[in-house]
Amino acid sequence: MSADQKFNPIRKGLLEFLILQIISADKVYVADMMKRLQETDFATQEGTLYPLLSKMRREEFVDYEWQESDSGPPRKYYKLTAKGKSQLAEFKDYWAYLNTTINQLGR
Amino acid sequence: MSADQKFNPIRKGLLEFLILQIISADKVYVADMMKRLQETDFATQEGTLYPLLSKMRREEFVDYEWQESDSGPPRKYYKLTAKGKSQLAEFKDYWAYLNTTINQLGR
DNA sequence: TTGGTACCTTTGTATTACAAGGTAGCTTTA
DNA sequence: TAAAGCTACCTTGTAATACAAAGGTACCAA
Repeated sequence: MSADQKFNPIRKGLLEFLILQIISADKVYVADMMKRLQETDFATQEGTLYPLLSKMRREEFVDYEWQESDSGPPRKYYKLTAKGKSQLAEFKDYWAYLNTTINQLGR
Repeated sequence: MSADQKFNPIRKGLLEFLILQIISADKVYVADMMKRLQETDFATQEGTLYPLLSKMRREEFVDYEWQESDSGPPRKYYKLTAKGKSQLAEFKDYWAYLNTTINQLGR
């Protein structure tokens, strides 16, 4: 899919939920997240991710553990908290609701 | 569905496409649009809609015809242009793509 | 002439992503 | 053992832009 600027406003704000979704699937650190996002239309930068993750931690949606690496400095591996899981569930509900709304308006 | 501020950022940018969707279904003027949106989580104000419609007209996604009313001043009834129809089609594709992306990231 | 409907513009706010710059730990190599 | 290079962490400032709120004009009917 093209990195079409046309849909920028829609992408906005969605990133946070994609992060929740990614973390729910795997234990990952920032470089992993970026790699996964790179495969999608949501490729992003460190400077975007770090502040976002800090915010999400302050809000207690995610937590992390330090974990050593074979080659290089230790990494922060993120995981969802209980609150993060229910946030993700809410998001999925809302997403389903959006689908309904869009379909309804089209007739 | 709640008017939950949590999802504000997601709603943002989506409005334009909902408008396209509404216009694609019916010939409507602004008050009609507002009524339809009121049934959803996208209830909005005149002050939001008019500038948006002006922009969409400049971009040639919509056009309008004046039509007299039984009671009151004439109304602008909007319809999609060819360009607007293909814009809506693109949006639907993109939306489908978003669904795919979200599902993919969740495992 | 009053009240209601319909149109439109201007201004301000808030959000968000990115770019750029900065610190520090670990490994490799000279 | 020093230094060079890589990896990983993080912060600050900027620009874009969408939306909402408020204010304003004009037409029509009673």
